[in-house]
Amino acid sequence: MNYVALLKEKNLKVTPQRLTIVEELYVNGHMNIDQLYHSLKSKFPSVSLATIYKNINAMTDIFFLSEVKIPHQKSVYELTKEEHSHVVCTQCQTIMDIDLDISQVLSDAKQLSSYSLDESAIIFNGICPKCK
Amino acid sequence: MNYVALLKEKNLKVTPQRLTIVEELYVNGHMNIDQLYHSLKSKFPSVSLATIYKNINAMTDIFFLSEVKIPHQKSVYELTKEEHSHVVCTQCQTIMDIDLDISQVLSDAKQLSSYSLDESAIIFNGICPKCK
DNA sequence: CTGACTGCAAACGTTTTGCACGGTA
DNA sequence: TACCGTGCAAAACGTTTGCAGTCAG
Repeated sequence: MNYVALLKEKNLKVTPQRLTIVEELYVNGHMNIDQLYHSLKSKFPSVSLATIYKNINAMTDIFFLSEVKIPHQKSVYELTKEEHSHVVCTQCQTIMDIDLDISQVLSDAKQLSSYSLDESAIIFNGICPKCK
Repeated sequence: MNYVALLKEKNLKVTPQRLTIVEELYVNGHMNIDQLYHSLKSKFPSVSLATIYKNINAMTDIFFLSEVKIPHQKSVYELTKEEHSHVVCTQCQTIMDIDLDISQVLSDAKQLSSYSLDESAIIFNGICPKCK
């Protein structure tokens, strides 16, 4: 796993707790603070919430992780990757990444607003196939 | 102002504080808790934060207000209207509503995800004309 | 060996709650 | 008059901070 190199590059030490957070997010895609805490707790019974927060903040500060603010729900975190959108199941909370071509809406938005836009946060709510 | 009728319809009494919150949001478009608090404070010096919260929650519960979760910023509230998108200036924090035609991205999203989607939350970050 | 990380406890900021009083309908 | 809403204070949460001990590099 080359996350190790990436962390070292940013002067973050590769501790078991930190590595596990990264692995959990790699496996699960998106997790909130509580889910991460309980996940780590099973591997490191004495882990503290403060450690979760400190790590999330440290890795978010270097843009290694990103926070996703979801309507009507707690924020989740993910490994930073190329810009993408999210769909959220309002029933089971499952979050999925999707790669949308947003060039059209983006240029519409620029024209309508006269803002120069860069970052976009696009989230759809709905029901996933399983919950239907 | 027919907000009065709308509130009564939902069994919410029209108090001066509550009405002022609605008016402030009508005038300013989007405000966070703190901005609302200080706004009301100038009109009702003894207003309490609890009153702001209770009112925001009550009016959000009946979908009269909506919370907008903005990346890297505090949430703001707005009067609920037809679905629309937001652009946010990362410099001066000005938020603007825009009406985007999202039918294309929406159908793309449905196809890519196999979710049945209804609600969308689309926020762009950038720099407004004044700040450029 | 040194600085960064962990875990604990305390501190902090934000939001909610309980209650007595006051105001809307 | 009967509730609902307000304001205050306290409580409950979620997040951050300080510190001593430990670990990665």
